Amino acid sequence: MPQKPSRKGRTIPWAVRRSFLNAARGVELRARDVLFHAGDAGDGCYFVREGVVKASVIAKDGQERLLAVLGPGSLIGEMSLIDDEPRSATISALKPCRLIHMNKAAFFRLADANPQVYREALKILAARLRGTNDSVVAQGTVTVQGRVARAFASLAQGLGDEQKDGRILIASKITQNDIAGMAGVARENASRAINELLRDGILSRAGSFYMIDRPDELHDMAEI
Amino acid sequence: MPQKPSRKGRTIPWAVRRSFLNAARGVELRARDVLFHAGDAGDGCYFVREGVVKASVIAKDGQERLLAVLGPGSLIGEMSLIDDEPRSATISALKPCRLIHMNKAAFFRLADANPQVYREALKILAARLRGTNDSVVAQGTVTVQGRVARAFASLAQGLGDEQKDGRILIASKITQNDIAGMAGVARENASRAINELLRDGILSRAGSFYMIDRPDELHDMAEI
DNA sequence: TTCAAACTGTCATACAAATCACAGACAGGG
DNA sequence: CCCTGTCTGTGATTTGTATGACAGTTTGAA
Repeated sequence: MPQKPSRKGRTIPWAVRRSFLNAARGVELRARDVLFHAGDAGDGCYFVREGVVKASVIAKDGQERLLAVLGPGSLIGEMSLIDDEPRSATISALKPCRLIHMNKAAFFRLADANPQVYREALKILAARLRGTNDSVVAQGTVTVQGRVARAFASLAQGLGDEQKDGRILIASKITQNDIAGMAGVARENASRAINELLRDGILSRAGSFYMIDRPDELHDMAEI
Repeated sequence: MPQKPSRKGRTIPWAVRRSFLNAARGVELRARDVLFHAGDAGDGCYFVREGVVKASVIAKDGQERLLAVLGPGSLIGEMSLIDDEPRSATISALKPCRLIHMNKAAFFRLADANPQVYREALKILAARLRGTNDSVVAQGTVTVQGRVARAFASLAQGLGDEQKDGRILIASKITQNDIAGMAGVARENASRAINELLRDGILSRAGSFYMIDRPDELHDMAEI
């Protein structure tokens, strides 16, 4: 049971989680597999049990914008479930994943029987909305350096692993391209900004993983 | 009853609307009055019956980012109602307004008794989320010209008045500063972009109101 | 182990947009 | 009516970021 509550916005509550386990079927993905593409029809949502996926969209000019990187505990694709519109992003696996799928009918049956589920669903959407609102504001005002900091902050939230000393380890292979895609900047500029962060001691790199050494300063830079 | 359904995302459904009328109290605003500030605590939400309000945030550098302009039929402040977090934006009246206020307890009482309300609330949030997601993507890729076009498109959706000939009248006084704030660009550049649109015949100005003459082209430019 | 492919760091250059600096138009209060 | 404050248009200049072009580095597949 319990399952210690993790950083705000990262995981869905235990009540909803347990319901999923009962009324759903499993899905497995290998690294690089695509769960669905933006524009697909889709009536179900997924819960990430294990692994890491990314949500991205391809702008008409071919550029990939990375919207989020999501680890265990995340809920995916709930919007199409709610409004029957097409998938708004492409979801693909960064590592092998185990997901749980729940279709629309099952979700609403569950929720109607237990309004708590509706409340939790509303909270999840509200949290996402606050996040994207912040993004909109940040993108308009903040510089490349800040946007890159923001990308790291959101990675940390999505799949960071807090150490005993307060530092946060991002234990997934993340490339400069990924960061650039999240920050909405050119890869070369992301490179410069990352080096700046490394030099300032806010960030460090261990192999191909990043470690956030000073989360507070990172947040300050991101102007969140 | 009926009330013809208007442009997608603009109004909330009749079922929810009627419930509001029963379980809520009225609020009046004069032009420029502030309903609440970003950061305020707030447990209730509002429904716009009459008038026009704007939702904005002030970035730490003092710049105002205009998130949306909302007319009759819009729901405001529902996020704090759901998650008890502070208001995420400042709401102020652009014209005299009549609003309806519903507090948290009343909302959940209503919704628990009638799950349809939860479903509609989810739809509203999902629609907002799709909108802000688009914004995030657009801001990363599109040029000033496109962002300004986007601002007009969203104004049209929020308070446009479709004419018989297909053109859309925005019957509120909108300044270049407002547009610049929505597009996230400097006022001077918004000015240039607007003139471009006027020159191309996509937009025209009648007094201090704008008329969108070619909505389709506007949408194309906005890359939505 | 070797080799190709992907990733990273850093140039120099080009360009879009912000900023600065006004002047003219307009509106609304006194 | 005038006169102040807000709104608009437009130039000249500066600045931040994207782009292109590579060389060095890592990774992982054969």
